[in-house]
Amino acid sequence: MIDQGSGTLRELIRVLVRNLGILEKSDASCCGVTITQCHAIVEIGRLGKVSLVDLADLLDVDKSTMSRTVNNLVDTGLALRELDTDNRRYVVIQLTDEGRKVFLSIEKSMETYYKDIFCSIPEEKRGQVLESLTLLTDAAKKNKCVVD
Amino acid sequence: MIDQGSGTLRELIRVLVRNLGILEKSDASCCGVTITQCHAIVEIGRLGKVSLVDLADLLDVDKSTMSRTVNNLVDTGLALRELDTDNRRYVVIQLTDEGRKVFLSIEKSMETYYKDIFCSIPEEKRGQVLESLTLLTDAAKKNKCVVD
DNA sequence: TTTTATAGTTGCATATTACAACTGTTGTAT
DNA sequence: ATACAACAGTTGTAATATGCAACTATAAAA
Repeated sequence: MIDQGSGTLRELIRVLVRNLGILEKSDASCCGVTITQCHAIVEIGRLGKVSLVDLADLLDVDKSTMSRTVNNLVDTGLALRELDTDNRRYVVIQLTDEGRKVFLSIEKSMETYYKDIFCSIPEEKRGQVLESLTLLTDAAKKNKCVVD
Repeated sequence: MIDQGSGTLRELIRVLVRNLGILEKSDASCCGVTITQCHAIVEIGRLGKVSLVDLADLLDVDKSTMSRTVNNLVDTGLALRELDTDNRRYVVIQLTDEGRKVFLSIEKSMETYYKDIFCSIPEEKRGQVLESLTLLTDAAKKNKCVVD
């Protein structure tokens, strides 16, 4: 039955997301930063330099929220905010040395965590799991949740 | 390479969780309730009756937070809070008729959404996707993220 | 019967968030 | 060339969410 399958899908995703949510909390609490800050650090760290609206778009928050989050990072010495000399409407946001340390620490623990997870999956199933996640993501992109 | 596989795994989950996060927002915004309230409604609706700490445990929030969230639901006429006559330390939380309507509306839109997703997955891959999510959840349960 | 454990609420402080109004900068059109 | 529109970013304001600690009340254990 399709119904049964989609119900199972929903439950599996529920449980998975809950687990990952908990992971997210413990992950952020490690380095003395909030979850929001943690996300921002990872994005900035990956990009090197980024503007405020781009960062806001990436994290799917309002630019005002982003502006304040960056404030926090700057105040705690983890990020740098400078005016873009080429286009003075923009700011250039990047990590400080201290911020890069936190970034690398987060990346490292995430890497270890996912490596452990990956190794816990039976070897012959690993390819299938990756393929399935891709299929799922593609399917999710095709369907927007319509609410009335 | 194992490294490459686990890196891919991490990215796939990142994207998937982001998509689902967006879904969650739009889902909650439909019925005039916040995301937190939405989660609470679904849990209460599924259980029928539930105590405050049980609900707090399920949603992984502090009991004080839960208490206030229930307050909101009671104030907006979606939930009922009564003293448990058997054990007067407990409260019995359940949905009102109005709350049940909202619950069913959420359930319905979620059901439709996941059915659509499920149908977007090639038929011969559906079983594999479900199995993979189970494998992934099991693997995630075995590994707690250790932070230093 | 006294002590301990548990369920729940409230005070307090803080974080997160969006919207709207604002400043300043760049690009466009007449 | 100048006026206007579009865009990046900040700040005021308000709502929501959140956890910790202190508190009350109830039940269980000693």
